[in-house]
Amino acid sequence: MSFVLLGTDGTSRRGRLTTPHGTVDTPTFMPVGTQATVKAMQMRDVADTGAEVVLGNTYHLMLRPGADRVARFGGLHEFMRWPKTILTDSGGFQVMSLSALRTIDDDGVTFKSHVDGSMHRLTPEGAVDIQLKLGADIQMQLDECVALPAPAETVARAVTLSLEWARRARGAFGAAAPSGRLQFGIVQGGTAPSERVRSAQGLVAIGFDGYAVGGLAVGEPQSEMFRTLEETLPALPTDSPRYLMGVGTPSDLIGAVARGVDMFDCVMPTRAGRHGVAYTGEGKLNLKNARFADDQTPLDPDTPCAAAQEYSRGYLHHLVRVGEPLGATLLSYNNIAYYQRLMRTLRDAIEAGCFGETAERLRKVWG
RNA sequence: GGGGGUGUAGCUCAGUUGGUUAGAGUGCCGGCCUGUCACGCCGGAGGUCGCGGGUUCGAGCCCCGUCACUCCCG
Repeated sequence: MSFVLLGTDGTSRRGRLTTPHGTVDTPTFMPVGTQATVKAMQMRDVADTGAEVVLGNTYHLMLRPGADRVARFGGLHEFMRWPKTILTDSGGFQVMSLSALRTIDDDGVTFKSHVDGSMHRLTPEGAVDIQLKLGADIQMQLDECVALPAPAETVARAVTLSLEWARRARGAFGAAAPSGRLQFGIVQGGTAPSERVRSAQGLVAIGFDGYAVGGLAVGEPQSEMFRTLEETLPALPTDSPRYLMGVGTPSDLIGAVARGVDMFDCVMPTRAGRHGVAYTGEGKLNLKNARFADDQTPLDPDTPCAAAQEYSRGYLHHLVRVGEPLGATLLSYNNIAYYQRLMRTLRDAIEAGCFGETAERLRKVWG
């Protein structure tokens, strides 16, 4: 069994996921390892934040450098020197959000590369193959994520199509994947409870190693996302990891963990870092603000990383203000470390049986 | 000393044949970022149009004077 549920506190869960490249304590947060700011850091610095798994982006990797070249390097772990677990997205979401020219049919999606304009095709089987070449420990099925709000029939069609693609992806994976590798299905359905349940039940019938909830945090209010989680998660097996894709803010993470989510990924810590924002124990700090110019105190003495402890806020303010790339790198470093610290706090609280009080305390800072 | 050019937001500059509340970029102040290969997006404050006079219903724009900077010639 790759996932062991170690305990629950109400609906929040504590578990351990085993992959070919290590074990992952859940609930966990996955920084985007193939992202520019993170690559400006040493991957061992990412490991020092406590991260046990990073996310790789299939859409970008397939366009450049290309899955075949990565494979020649021995896979993504060797290519980027990250010895721990890697989860790759299928690329479906990026095709929707980044590629202007795309046509979707029952068999897959055709899109135009934003890099050089070349045309590419992604099918459920092709996405499996690419992610196998990348050497992902955990790979995601190709799905169709619709932008919300959307008409009910559009959402329903995306659920039906994503379920069919899930079936095909599962078959292709089963035929080719080395043992130990994992594959997750993705629940769609917008904010319609019936569609979410239909999607979840369909995936469970196929049988995946884990289940993701996709298509949330796409502009709807947080309360609506939480409600959808409350309606969706009970339809998923308790002994499988549940992954909320693309989420979110510290407040989102606390609320989602409270509802039973085990895994997260988000650009928030790195993108915010690039834009001058630091996540700390006292909340979100915009280091661009003039009030930090003469601040000689560290960013956050309680976040265990060099960026948080060894540089003054005044220096970070300076780096951000003059556009020095080191500022983005250090703030991303701090933010990933803070996110890991937050998840560790939540895990410890679940284990100690005091998740409610801990979440309450954290919500005083994060809302 | 003579001739030319330029004076408009903190900075660099637009500003039509004279016509409502004088604009942009940058900087400054603040906000945003949710399955992203970065340096992005949004909002706000900020001007006695060098100064003085004149023409005109009306002047950043035309005329006179003056000051500053700048180039060329002696």
